[in-house]
Amino acid sequence: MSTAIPDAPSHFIKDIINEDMKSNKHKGRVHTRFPPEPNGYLHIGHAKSICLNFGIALEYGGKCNLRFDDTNPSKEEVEYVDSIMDTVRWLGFDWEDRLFYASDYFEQLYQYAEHLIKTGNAFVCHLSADEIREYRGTLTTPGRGSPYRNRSADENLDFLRRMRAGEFPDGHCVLRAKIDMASGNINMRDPVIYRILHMPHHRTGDAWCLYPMYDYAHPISDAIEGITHSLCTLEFEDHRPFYDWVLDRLPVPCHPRQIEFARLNVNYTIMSKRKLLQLVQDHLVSGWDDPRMPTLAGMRRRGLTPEAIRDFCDRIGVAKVNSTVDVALLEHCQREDLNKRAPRVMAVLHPLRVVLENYPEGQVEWFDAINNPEDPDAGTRRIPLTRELYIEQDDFREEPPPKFYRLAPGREMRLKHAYIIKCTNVVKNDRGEIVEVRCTYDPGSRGESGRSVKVTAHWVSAAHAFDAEVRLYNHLFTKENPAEEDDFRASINPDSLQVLTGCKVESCLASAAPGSRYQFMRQGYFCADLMDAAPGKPVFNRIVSLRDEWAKIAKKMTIA
RNA sequence: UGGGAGGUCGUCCAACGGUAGGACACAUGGCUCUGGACCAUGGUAUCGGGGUUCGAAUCCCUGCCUCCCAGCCA
Repeated sequence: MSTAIPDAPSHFIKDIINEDMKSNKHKGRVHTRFPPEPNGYLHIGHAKSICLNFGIALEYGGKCNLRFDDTNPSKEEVEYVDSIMDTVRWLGFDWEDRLFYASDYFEQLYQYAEHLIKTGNAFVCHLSADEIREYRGTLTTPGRGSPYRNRSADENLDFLRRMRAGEFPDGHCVLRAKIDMASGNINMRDPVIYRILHMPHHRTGDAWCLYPMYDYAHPISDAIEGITHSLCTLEFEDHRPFYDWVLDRLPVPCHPRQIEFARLNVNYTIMSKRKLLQLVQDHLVSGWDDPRMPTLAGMRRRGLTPEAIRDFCDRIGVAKVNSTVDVALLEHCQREDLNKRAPRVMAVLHPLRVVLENYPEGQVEWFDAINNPEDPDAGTRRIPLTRELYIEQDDFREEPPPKFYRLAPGREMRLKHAYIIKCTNVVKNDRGEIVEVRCTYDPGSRGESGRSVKVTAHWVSAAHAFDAEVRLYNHLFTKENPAEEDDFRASINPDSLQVLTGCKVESCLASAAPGSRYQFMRQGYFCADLMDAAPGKPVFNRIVSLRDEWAKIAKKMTIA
C-alpha cells in the first residue's frame, strides 16, 4: 500500500513518524493503539488520545487497535468495557476486527516471565510490600538489593510455577525484574512485574491468580500486536527505560517506540477519574452521563456532536508541555458545527404574554420560515401568528437602559418572520409585576416591506405553543482549576443546572426525536434529551449558548 | 543535595539559523428580519544573563521557574 507522507500541519509525533517513514523503519507501516483500562468512563481527555491514535492511523493509511488494559481485576468491570466501546464508536472511530485485551496475552506474558527468570533477569521476592518500599530507597538515596535477589533460576522457576498454581496467598511474594537498585530512575529499581491476586477476572474468570503489572504487560502487548508507535501521556516518560528494557530481553516480534505527549486539561472542570467518581457517588451530579460532566457520555447526553469534539481535538495540538485548554474553544467548535446544520426554531424560555390589540380575534396567519439560513437545502416551514403570543421576558423592559434596542413602551421590535409590533401598554399584577404587554402591529411591515427596526425577536403564538422543559447548563465549577482547590467540591457552580418548565415552543418541537438538535433562535443550540424526552413531552438540554452581544453590554453596564 | 521532562501572545499550537504566525479569547467598526452567523481592523509573547553568528525563539554556557516519579494502580 502506498502511504504518502502527509504535508498537513505537523506536530512532534508526526515528525517522528515522518522520519520513520523516510527511513523505512517499519516498512512504511503505521500501527497505533488506544489502550484504556476498563475502570471508568471515558472523558474529553481520552478523546484527545483516541483522536490522536486513530487519527494518525487514518492519516498514514495505517491501523489503530482498541486494546483494553485489563491487568488488574480488582478495579475493572465489563460495564466499563461496554461503555468504552460504545463511546469510541460514537466518536466516529472503527477498530474493525482489532479488538484486543491485555488478558488475551496472559499465557504469553507468563511464558515470557519464565524466560526472564531463565536468563537471570527476574526473581521471586518474598519481601513484604512494606519491606519492598523500604528497600527501594528514596528519590535521593539508592535502594538496596532484596535478599532474594540472587536465587537460582531453578528456585525462581519453581516459585513462579507454584505462584501460578495458587499455592500462595495474596501478597505472599512477587516476581520482580532484576535491574539496578541504585538507578536514579526508581522504576528501574527491580520493579514488581507479577503479583498474586486471588480474584476472578472479568474475562479470564479464575484461570489466573497472578496478574502482570502494567509496566510489564504493556510493552509486550504492543509488540505482540505489531504496534509501531506507542503513544502515551507524559507521566510514563520515566517508564520508557523499563519499556525498552523488557523488549530488549525478550524474543518479541518487534520493538515499538513509546512516545509521550501532554494529557489534555480543560478549565472549569476536572479530569481525574477518582474525582469524577466522587461526584457521581456523592450525588453531586446525576451520574457519569450528567450533561455537565466532562465525560464523553455526559457530553453526548448534553448533545455535543462527535464532529465538534474531533475538531476540538484537532485544534488543541499535540505537544509535551502541560497545558490547560480554554473550554471556550470547545464551545466554539460546537457552535461552528451546529451553525451549519442545526435547524432554527423559536422557543420562548421565559414567556411574557403579548396581546396585539389591533389584530383580529380568532385570526390565524401563516408565515414561511427559513429553517436554516446557512443551509439552503434545509427548506422552510409554516408558523402561525395569532392575536396572543409569547415573547422572551428579556426582550421587554419597561424602563429600557441605554443600548437596549428591544421592546419598551412606545418602542418597536420585529417579530421574526412576521410583523413589527409597538408597545402601547403594560399590564401588571397586584405585586406590580409585568404580566402582559399590549402592542399594536403594523400590517404593512410584513415581508420585504423595507421598514427595518433594530431588533428582531423570536416568539410563539399562544394558541399554538407547546409546553417544554428546558435544562440550561453552565460550567460545573466556578474556579478555572477546581483540582487545585482544597476541596474541589466546594467550587461546584450552584448555577450549573437550571431547569425551566413551561417554556413555550413551536409545535413542531412537540415530538422532537430524542437526540435531535436545534438552534433556538437567539439563544443557543439545544438537544432533545436522550433519556427524558418523549413524544408530546419535550425536554431539551442546552448544548451551548449562542454568543450574546447584549449580555456583554448589560454586564459591562452593571459592573460600571 | 536523585532521575526524567518542559518554559513563545490572556489560552492553545506553529516557526526546525533568515520578516515571530495561526486559532480561540478580548476590543473596535461594518453588515444583518437571529444583538446569531459573517466581514474588516487592533493590541498583547520568545523565562533571565552571557556567548557563537552577518543574523538566534532556534546552537553553546549559566541561572531561574514549572511539572512528573519512591503502588504488589494504570
